[in-house]
Amino acid sequence: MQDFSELKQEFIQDYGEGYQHFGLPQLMGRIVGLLLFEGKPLSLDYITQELNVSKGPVSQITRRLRDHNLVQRKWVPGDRKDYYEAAPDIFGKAFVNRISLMKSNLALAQKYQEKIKDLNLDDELANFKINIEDMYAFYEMMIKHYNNFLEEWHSRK
Amino acid sequence: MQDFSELKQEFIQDYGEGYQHFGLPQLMGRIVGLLLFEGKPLSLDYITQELNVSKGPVSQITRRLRDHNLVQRKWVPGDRKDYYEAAPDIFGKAFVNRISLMKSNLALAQKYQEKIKDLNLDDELANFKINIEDMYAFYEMMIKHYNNFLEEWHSRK
DNA sequence: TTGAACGTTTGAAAATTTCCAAACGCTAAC
DNA sequence: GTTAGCGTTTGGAAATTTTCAAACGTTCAA
Repeated sequence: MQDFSELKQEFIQDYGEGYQHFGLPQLMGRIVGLLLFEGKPLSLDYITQELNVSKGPVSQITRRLRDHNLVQRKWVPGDRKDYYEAAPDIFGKAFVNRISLMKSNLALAQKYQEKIKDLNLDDELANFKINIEDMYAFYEMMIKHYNNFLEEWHSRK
Repeated sequence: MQDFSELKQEFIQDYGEGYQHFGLPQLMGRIVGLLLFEGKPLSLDYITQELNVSKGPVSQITRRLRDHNLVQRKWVPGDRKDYYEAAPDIFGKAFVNRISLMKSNLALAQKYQEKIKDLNLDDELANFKINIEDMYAFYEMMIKHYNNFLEEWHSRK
């Protein structure tokens, strides 16, 4: 059995790498990982020293996380510092963000579907048309299922 | 109404940016976009000149795309060149890749669930335990819905 | 055996992203 | 007002990613 601090470091690192696999900054994942591990509001200074990074990046990334509703500020009475904690239902919130990405893919398909609707369909565009219709159908169905999932998730005990 | 070449360029650009939003190389998206637009096997040289990039990156990225089953080689008799085309059901294939990413998240939750199972649950780890259990439940349910979607997608007319 | 036509690999250049240190602005306490 | 304690912004440094040009290996034709 490993000790507390090792466990924390390992989790933070794993979580950071997980974020990287999604094309997001590793530091973003490490911050979220730290917040999930501690499970209580943390000051910017604490995060800074815990992750061995300077204030600048932490400030910028916590803002980005707040913009995406994954992290929120917590007022601590009698303390001028800002405290941050993981948003309630952070996984659901992250998923909502993903849905909007999918919606922009659907919108892309829709855009080109409309563009070629009026065009003369010679052989060249015929294949493109099929692919775009496929894409549209795919994302439409996908978003439907995403919403199903979200609904079930939010209605769990 | 815009002409054929403009439409192609715009689609390729949009598709490339779409890939970027997912944290993937823009060129990867532009290659996939070109393949979807043309809807027929294209040679490496053709892709190269069409996208204005040199052979190196195109060679590397088509390999990556083949590794992920999004693109496949097509044999053209009497021609020594390699031809590439979008894989059948490319959207479904891409989605399968995403499922395996989600599975690694589930595995992460599972890993830490097991690590802390035997540990003494003082107040510190209590919050972490809740978060990890939440994470596990979330990805478990998510993967179930993802598979539902894939099943419905594959069984569509 | 040579040469030509390919795709791949590789080392370095270019571009982008990440990160830091320091300056800055704001607020609260004195 | 001044000062101290914050978070944010910013210019540039560091690191990473992307891209290119060229060398390389392979295959096929002559």
